[in-house]
Amino acid sequence: MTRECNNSMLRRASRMLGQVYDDALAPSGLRATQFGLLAQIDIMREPALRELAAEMVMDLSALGHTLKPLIRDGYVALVPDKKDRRVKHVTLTKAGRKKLEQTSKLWADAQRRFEKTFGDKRAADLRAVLEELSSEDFRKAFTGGS
Amino acid sequence: MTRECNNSMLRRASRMLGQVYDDALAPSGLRATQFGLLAQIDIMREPALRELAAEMVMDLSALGHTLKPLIRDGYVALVPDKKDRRVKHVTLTKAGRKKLEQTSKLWADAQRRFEKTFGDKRAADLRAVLEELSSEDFRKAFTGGS
DNA sequence: CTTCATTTCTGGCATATGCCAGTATCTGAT
DNA sequence: ATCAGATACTGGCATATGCCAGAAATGAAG
Repeated sequence: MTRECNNSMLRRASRMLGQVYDDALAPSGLRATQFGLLAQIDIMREPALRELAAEMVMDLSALGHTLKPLIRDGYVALVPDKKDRRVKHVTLTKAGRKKLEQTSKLWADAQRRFEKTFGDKRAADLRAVLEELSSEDFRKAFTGGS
Repeated sequence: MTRECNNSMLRRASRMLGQVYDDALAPSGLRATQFGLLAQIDIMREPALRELAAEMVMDLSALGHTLKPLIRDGYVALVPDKKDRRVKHVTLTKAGRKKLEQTSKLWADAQRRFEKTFGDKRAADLRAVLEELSSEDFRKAFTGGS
């Protein structure tokens, strides 16, 4: 049954890929998840916690927990919004940007090896499928599926 | 960068799918991961912890931790091997088998909705790709990739 | 301007995972 | 029989995630 379960298979592959990417990034001291978070923050430019969580398809509180180590290590900081005092924006510190840039080299290498092993086109196709599965549209179609 | 990262996209999709499958199984009180574990144990028939961990592509100690709640709730039990006293086998209790069978209905429904939303063939193809990514062969090709 | 619902975070608790350092066995070489 | 090295777990610590119950701030009514 497990091999027929889309969810179980996805998690299994996540564990595997997580391990190899983690190994690849190990010299940086960052986990693959942390690297992904820093990269996303960098792209979004001071997103509110809520916005970042939505983009990551992550629970807001889970995001908060996950950011703790990065804040503690000085890579990320939270800055309150000027207008709405409920909102906090996430930003990379100078150290965070530097760490992100350095780690990017390790990531690029892992990424290259992945594409070489799995195939460039197949990888791109896979990412497109995963993007689709991560979308709100998919959730709605699945949940509200008549 | 994040959308180009195979690992980040895989995790993102995992979070999404985890949420919808968890929701679907919620009435049973089991998480989708726990259900998957029970199903795998059922298939393997009293596997050693090490064997189960390998099949799940999971760290041995992580498996141990993950089993704790299931043991506590009486769905799973560990039985020492007769020959080799280092080895412990994992087995479903009667309650575990019953819970698995009941929950299977909820799982089948979620699975059906997934396939309807995503497409039967696409789902099967995706699972095949995920199986490939979870394989030791892939890890070797990636790691030792010249 | 109060009141109440809504929105955004924070904190506590629980599961999911992994790494590393033991501990108990087992095995093979001497 | 002995002892070094390999194996199979266990436990402690740390990150990854999620749910739920607050607390703080906003916004919409009246």
